[in-house]
Amino acid sequence: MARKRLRDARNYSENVRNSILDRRETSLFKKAEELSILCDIEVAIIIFRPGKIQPIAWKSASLAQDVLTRYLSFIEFKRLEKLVTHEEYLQKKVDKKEEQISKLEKLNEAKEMEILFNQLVEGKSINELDAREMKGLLKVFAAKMTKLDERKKELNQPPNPPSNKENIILSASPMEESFNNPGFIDTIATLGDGSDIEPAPKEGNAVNVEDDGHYKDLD
Amino acid sequence: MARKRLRDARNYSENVRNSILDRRETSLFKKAEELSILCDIEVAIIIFRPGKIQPIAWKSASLAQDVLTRYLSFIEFKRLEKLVTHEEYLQKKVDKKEEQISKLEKLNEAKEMEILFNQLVEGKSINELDAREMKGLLKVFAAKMTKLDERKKELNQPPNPPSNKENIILSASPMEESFNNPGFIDTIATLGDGSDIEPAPKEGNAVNVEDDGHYKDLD
DNA sequence: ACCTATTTATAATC
DNA sequence: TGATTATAAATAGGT
Repeated sequence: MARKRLRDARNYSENVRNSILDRRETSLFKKAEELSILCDIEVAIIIFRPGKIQPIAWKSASLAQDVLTRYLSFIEFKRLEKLVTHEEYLQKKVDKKEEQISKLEKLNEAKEMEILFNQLVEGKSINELDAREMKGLLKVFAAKMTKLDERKKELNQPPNPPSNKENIILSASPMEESFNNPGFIDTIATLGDGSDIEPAPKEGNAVNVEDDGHYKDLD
Repeated sequence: MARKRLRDARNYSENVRNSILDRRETSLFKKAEELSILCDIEVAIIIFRPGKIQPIAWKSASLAQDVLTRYLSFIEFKRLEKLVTHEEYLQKKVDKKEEQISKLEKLNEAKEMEILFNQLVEGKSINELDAREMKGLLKVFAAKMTKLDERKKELNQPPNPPSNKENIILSASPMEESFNNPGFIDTIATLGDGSDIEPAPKEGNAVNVEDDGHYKDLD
């Protein structure tokens, strides 16, 4: 702007410093006014001089305050918006965790039923089970039967006789008679209360397997 | 600044307008930064562009907010200060009014006593008065006596005999005997309870007139 | 985005 | 203070 690029007012005496400040302040305000008029925008400038309590407000205290109030309320709005966003983020996290827990619980249930199944085929009485365990077992049965059915089909393609481990255990267990009794499945099915999350059985058979009836001629 | 003194950006298309705005904004901020560093002051600039919700805050949202918050709290401080001043102004008004009322009350009291006095000299019995009325009357007596005393002095200067209206009324009233009886004043004086705002009588005479004794030889 | 003529801002000096 | 002046910076208008 002049014979030197810049002049550090901090090195000067109070008076010189103030006169420099005044001049530059004036031109800053002039530029701000040009800007606000020629570009049709709203501008507010606040200046705090060190040591002085009273701030300088451009273009006037009331106009400046108007702009500032709007600005601060905008900031507050943004802050709240961010809070909501963060809240949503946390909720999503919670939802994910709950989903994980749900999956784990189902897994645990399946494991438990697997264990029960093993106990049954090794001699545990059917009378020692409650409704929940019965239902779980039905699922395990269905799954095992589906597997066995597939295995049987596979084995029927080549004329080699089936002799895998599962088959041997199943036929050697005390469960065999119950399993072969057609009334057994129906008995278990009537234990349900109807309000379960599992879909209601499509037919009187009560076992929710995709392909029904095949296990009857399994052996 | 350039080949024309100023350029009105409002006449240009959106793009040109924005580029002009950007350039001038940049230089405004540059000037502000120079100012704040070289003169060691705090500056905040807020710009609202028309149509845009998001304001521009210089030098940063947080720094600007800091300055703005301080500014607004300063304004609030000033507002409160003004309120206090106004409160003081109102209090002064109230004080003035109260003073006026007090004066009027005293005036009323004096009037009342004057009336009482007139009733007395026209035949009202002394026994019908209470302590307050007695005190008030004492003042009226004193004032009247002072006046009469002065009148007498005036009249004694020239040897013409006194014959003004007041004198005639006073001597023609039934109060005459009481007034001339030296024990009367003492009787009234003993009615006071001592907690009155009037100063205690300097002597046993109990009448607070500046010059005492003169009235005894008034007639 | 860059260039240049011109205006504006301002440091130094009186 | 205020005025002057030399020079730096900003910028309008064009490319």
